Amino acid sequence: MNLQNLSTGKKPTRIQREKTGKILDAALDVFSRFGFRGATLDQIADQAGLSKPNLLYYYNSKEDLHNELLAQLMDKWLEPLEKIDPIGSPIDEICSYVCRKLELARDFPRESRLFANEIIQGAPRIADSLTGPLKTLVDEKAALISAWAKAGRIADVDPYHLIFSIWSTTQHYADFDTQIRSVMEDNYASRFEGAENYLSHMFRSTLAI
Amino acid sequence: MNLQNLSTGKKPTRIQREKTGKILDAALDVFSRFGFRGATLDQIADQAGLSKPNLLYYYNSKEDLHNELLAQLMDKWLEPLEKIDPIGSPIDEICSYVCRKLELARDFPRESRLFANEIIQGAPRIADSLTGPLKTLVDEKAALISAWAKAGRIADVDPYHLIFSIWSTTQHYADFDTQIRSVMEDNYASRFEGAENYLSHMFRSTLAI
DNA sequence: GTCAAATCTGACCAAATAGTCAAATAAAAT
DNA sequence: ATTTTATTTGACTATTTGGTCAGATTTGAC
Repeated sequence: MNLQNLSTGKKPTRIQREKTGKILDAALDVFSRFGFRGATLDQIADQAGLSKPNLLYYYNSKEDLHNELLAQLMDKWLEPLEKIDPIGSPIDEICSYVCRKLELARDFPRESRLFANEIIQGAPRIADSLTGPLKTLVDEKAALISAWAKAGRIADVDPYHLIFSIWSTTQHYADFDTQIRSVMEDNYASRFEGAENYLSHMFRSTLAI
Repeated sequence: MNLQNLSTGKKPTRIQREKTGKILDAALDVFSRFGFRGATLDQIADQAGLSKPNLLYYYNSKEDLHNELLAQLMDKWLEPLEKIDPIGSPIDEICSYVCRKLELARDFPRESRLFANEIIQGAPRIADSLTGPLKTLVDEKAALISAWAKAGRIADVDPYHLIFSIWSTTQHYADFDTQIRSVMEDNYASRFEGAENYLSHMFRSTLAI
């Protein structure tokens, strides 16, 4: 964003709050469906109900807009992992983490797909976040899980691959939703209920001593 | 493809075999990295070592080329699931399936990403394959797994969610490779070895009675 | 109501893009 | 060697795309 009043430290106006909200929502929709290069500013502007120059009044470039979305996303995406509590019961903590990730996939599928698109395409715009905050947090929680394993409180599994399996199985319900709808058909409506049951069983079995 | 000799039933020429091979390889590279709309014919032609009009001599349109890749892919992608043998030992059969999928992710990451891109973006070009051959095969194998569960030979898990968890955990190593490299760093080189160990443990635990 | 700041628009530009085509060149068949 | 067929190219078109800009319009503080 590059608005005069903001860059001089003033508060955003009512219109700025309304319009940037609509823009970000439309951008999330379009970027998450087509990826960065496949999305067009015309489409985003259309969906947000503005003209393209008006959109560019709020965000100076396509890349600016995309970066804003990714920046907002990263925090929300790391939060569930942060919440794993060293004090709690290991298996419950990890299963709660699975549930939180599954809720994210259910409630924020567009965000999940935006992230997936970015990673699949080589993460050119969030490489720093991956090697920085993400890696730091994962290393920390992996150490915790290893400690639990060493103390004999959960099975001795590789914590990194455990985390990958949690990420992949939960995000799958957002990112591959189209495929799931095609395959499940009848039971599609209850997919998240079914997923919670299945994943709960799977990770409890995996971690049981 | 729309070449005169082929459409009159003749054999492909040496040049046709060579050039279409190079084109498909380049197209796989570019489509898998940028998605359909993000990929450009110029980039594909460049990478294949031809001029764009020359590329369009072999494939009449961008969509033709993309469809050809998807068509070739679908068979290879379903094969591991087809191989699950009703006669074999249930847990071994399913674990072998996991291994085969993991090998696909390791040996054909571009194909995996092409597929992922297509699904994430709503599968507009393979919707028929999903509701047709894919669903048919999944239904068949899900019934087999249910039968095994009912016979008490594996744990009573939902076969669809089991299959989803196999797809997601294995493909993750191809589709999210960038993220895995960022997070694992030191152990990145042995990621598939580690994945095989971890996933073998996870699915054996999940299915154990 | 006035005025400055904020918001919006239409017309515009340069680059990129999918696709065409007539004509030139290379291969293969005779 | 000739002729037919396959292959390649450069020059081209129409459209889409990200982005600019001067000026018009609206908003909000006073």
